[in-house]
Order: sequence, then structure tokens, then C-alpha cells
Amino acid sequence: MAKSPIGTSETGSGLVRRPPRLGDEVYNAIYAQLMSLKIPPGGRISVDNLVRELGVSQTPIREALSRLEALGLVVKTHLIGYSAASQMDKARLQQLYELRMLLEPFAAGRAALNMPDEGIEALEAVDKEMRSTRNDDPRLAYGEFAQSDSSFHDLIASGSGNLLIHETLARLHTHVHLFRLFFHARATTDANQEHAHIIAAIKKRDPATAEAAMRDHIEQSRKRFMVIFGGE
Amino acid sequence: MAKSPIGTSETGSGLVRRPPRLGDEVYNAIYAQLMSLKIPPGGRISVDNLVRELGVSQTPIREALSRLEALGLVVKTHLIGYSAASQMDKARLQQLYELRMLLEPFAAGRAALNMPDEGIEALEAVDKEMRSTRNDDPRLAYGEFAQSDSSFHDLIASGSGNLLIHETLARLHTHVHLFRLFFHARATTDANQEHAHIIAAIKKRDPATAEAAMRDHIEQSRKRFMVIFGGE
DNA sequence: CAACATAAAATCCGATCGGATATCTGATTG
DNA sequence: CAATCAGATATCCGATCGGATTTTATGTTG
Repeated sequence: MAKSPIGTSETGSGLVRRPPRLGDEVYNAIYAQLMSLKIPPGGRISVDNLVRELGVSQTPIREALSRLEALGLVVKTHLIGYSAASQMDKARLQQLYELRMLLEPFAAGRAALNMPDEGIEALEAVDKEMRSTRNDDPRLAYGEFAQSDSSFHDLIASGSGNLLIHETLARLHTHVHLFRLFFHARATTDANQEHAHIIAAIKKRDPATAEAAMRDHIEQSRKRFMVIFGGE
Repeated sequence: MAKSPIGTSETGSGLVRRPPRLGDEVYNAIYAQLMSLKIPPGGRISVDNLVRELGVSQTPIREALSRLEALGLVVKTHLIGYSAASQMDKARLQQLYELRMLLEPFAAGRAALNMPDEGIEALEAVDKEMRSTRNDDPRLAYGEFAQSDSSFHDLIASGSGNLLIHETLARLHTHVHLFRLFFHARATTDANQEHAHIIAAIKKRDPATAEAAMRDHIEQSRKRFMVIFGGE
């Protein structure tokens, strides 16, 4: 739902209108190029090229790249330049899921306790969206599913009431998102099934079941991705 | 031990000598001012002031501040400027310990399995250092203890073998560090006792006990800090 | 005396410029 | 023919400059 999950100025309910930041547009432009894989993982990112391409000076580009570096989406080498983060290898994907397994089940349990009713409604809306995705172009269907899945987990993390956990997971999911897009990991109906279990438990305000359901979902998700590297 | 836990170029075992980055020195200068509380929590940080004070141009200062923003140590408001992150309130400290409680016991358990022997030696060295701290100036003693404690937890996180968890915890500990310094939270001998239990379990390569010991340590630490806000 | 309007200073955002470094291309030599 | 070296190009790092905005200070008025 949100175009850029982290780093944008929170003008959602802002009462004062502030002039736009050129850096934000640059940020979104580069972010889009990364997500559309126009800039492939590991590919070099030249500041001067972006100057010519976007028609702005170096200053806002550096600022935007600096933010992207904080997210781990790009890496900087002194006197060399920026480059897109390299694709995750098997070990790194393992570590990522290890961390998700620690945080997300807990978040789901807390969400069952703390999440406001309107949050649950948003969750069901996203879930419904995922099921009705019948885009003819499979290439686009990937993107839509991945986007919705990201929102699903983001909503639960937010519903945990713990902002630190929410921020940490937001960072991780950006990489999951990118990984999925790169490998064309297909959206299985299994995920929808698992999501349904999680939502049901949260609706029942049953933290233990929500936690277990999320634990199962993360583990299944891990297995679905691990086959890319030749299984467990 | 490490002066700046995140964001510096890894020149540790670098074979090539690269010219120094002015941005790094600026980064360390501002970092020091934050840690010494010369810039108080919530205090405004003027770029122009730093230009005059450090004698460099805006460019490296903006770069350094951008990195500090990624760590959450400073916050930026468009057309207003940078300011030091506000001091944690009770709710935020609760969230911080909630997250630590999820990650650090796990890391300790993994460290019991994966940590190389030399890592354990480093751990014992830090532990010894913490016990022998008998600085006359209590103001300095705080700082030394906090520094060592940070190293202690950082070593264990690193020993877990999971880089993502290590990075996440490094970010959190920076804030714990700052919080402790601000409130002059005293170093108790209890912490040393708890640390000893953790080290013993890791040396025995006993993950379950290490995990439990860390869990206990985090909980005790939380209680020691919570009294600042009037207890649990 | 308080509140508002106006003016001045401080500050940030973005653009542009020069020096330094890395990388690429092509020629020379053993 | 391969390897090495030199020059040219591309790029980054840091400095400086102007416009836009915010904040503070001052003066005016009810």
C-alpha cells in the first residue's frame, strides 16, 4: 500500500503543508528502479548517471542514496561509489528467516491482544486483495502478490504495538520483497491458507494460536524459498 | 572497544590503503558529542554551527548526520534541521527490552554453539576489565563500565553467527548506552555476577543454560533501569 | 500591556565547481 | 603474443554559492 515503507516524511495527518523535498522524489525514483530490477542486484549506481537521468544535481541524489544505504538496499564504497546490494545467498536467507522467526510470531501474539478493530479490518482487506489477484500477466501478478504480502506482515508488526519491532521488520521485508521479485518465486495458495489461520486467531484475540500460526507460516515460507538453493 | 560500532568502512584487514574520509572524522566528532552529552537529548544540531566548529564544509557534515540519522541517534525535520534523538520514555524503554529479550537469549544460545575459542577469550578479557574498573572519578567509571558492557553484549551477538541479529542489536545497544550515561545508572556488581553465568554456560558449550542466563540478565537489567521511571 | 505585523538574521536545500582517485583504453616492450 | 605501463576518461569527495524557508527580533497598534 505504502509506496515507500521507510524514510518518507510523515505528512499523513500533517496539519501544515511543507514544501516538497526534491530528495524524496529522487528516493522514490531509485527505489522504483531497484524494485523493478532495472538496477540488478550488485549493479553499480553512478551518481553522475543519475544526475543526467533525473535532471537534478548531486546533492539530493547523495541524500537519497544515503537513506537507501541505511535500509541496506545499496552499499557504498569509499571513492568507488554506490552499488545495489548483492543478492542474498543461502546463508544470508537462513539468517533472515532466523530473525523473522524470532520477531514475527511474537508480533502476531501481541497483535492478537493490542490490534485495534480497524487494523483487523485492514488486514482482512489485504487478505481479500491477495485472493482476488487474477492478473493475466504473471509477471505483474508476482508484484501484486508480493506487495500485498508485505502489507500483511507490516500491518501485523504495526499491530504489535512495538515500534522498534515494527521498524526492524520493515527493513527485513524490503529484502524479502526484492528476493521474491528476483527469483519469480511464485505465489502459492498455501500462503493464503496460512494467512487465514493467522487472521482468524487474531480476530479471536487468541495470542497463543496467532503466535503458533505465524510460526508455521514463516517456516513454510522459508521452505518455499529454500528450494531455490536446493532445499534445506 | 570499537569506537564507532556501525557505519565505518571496514578497513580492519584491508589490503589496500584508501585515503581517509573526512566524513568519518566528522561522524566521530558528532558521535562523541552525543555520547558525552555535550549535545543533550532533543537538542538542536545546526549544520552551520558544526561548519564553524569543525572547520569543514557542509558536505561531510550532512553525510555524517545522515548516517547518524540511520542509527536513530538524530532526527531530521525538513527545512528545520537536525536534532538529537529525544530521551527514551518508559514505553519506549519497555519496547527496547522486549526486543532485546527476543534476540539476546537466542544469540547467547547460538554463541554457545558457534563462538570460536578466541571469541570466548575476548569475552573473558572484557569481563575481567569490568571487574577491575576502580576509577576514582565515578563520572568516568560510568563511562568505562557502559563501554565494556556494550562490548560484552556485542561480542555475544557477533558470536551468534547471525550478522543480521548482530547489526540489529548493535543499533539498540547504542541507545542503551546513551540512556545509561544520561541517567548515571550505576554499575552494580549484580551485572558482573550475571555476566559470569553467561560466560560459564558458553564455555561449557551449553546453549540452553546460556540462553536462560541471558534471559535472566536482560530481565534484571530491565528492572534496574525501570526504577528510573518508578518501577515496573 | 498584550497581540499582531513586519523586518532581519539564521538556517536549510539544492546547484555548481575544482581537486583527487579509480577505472578503462591503448600502446609499448620483453 | 602476453604483460606492463602511460594517458584519458569517468567518478567521487569536499568546498562554495544562491534561493527558499523558518525563526527570532523589533516596532506598531488596540
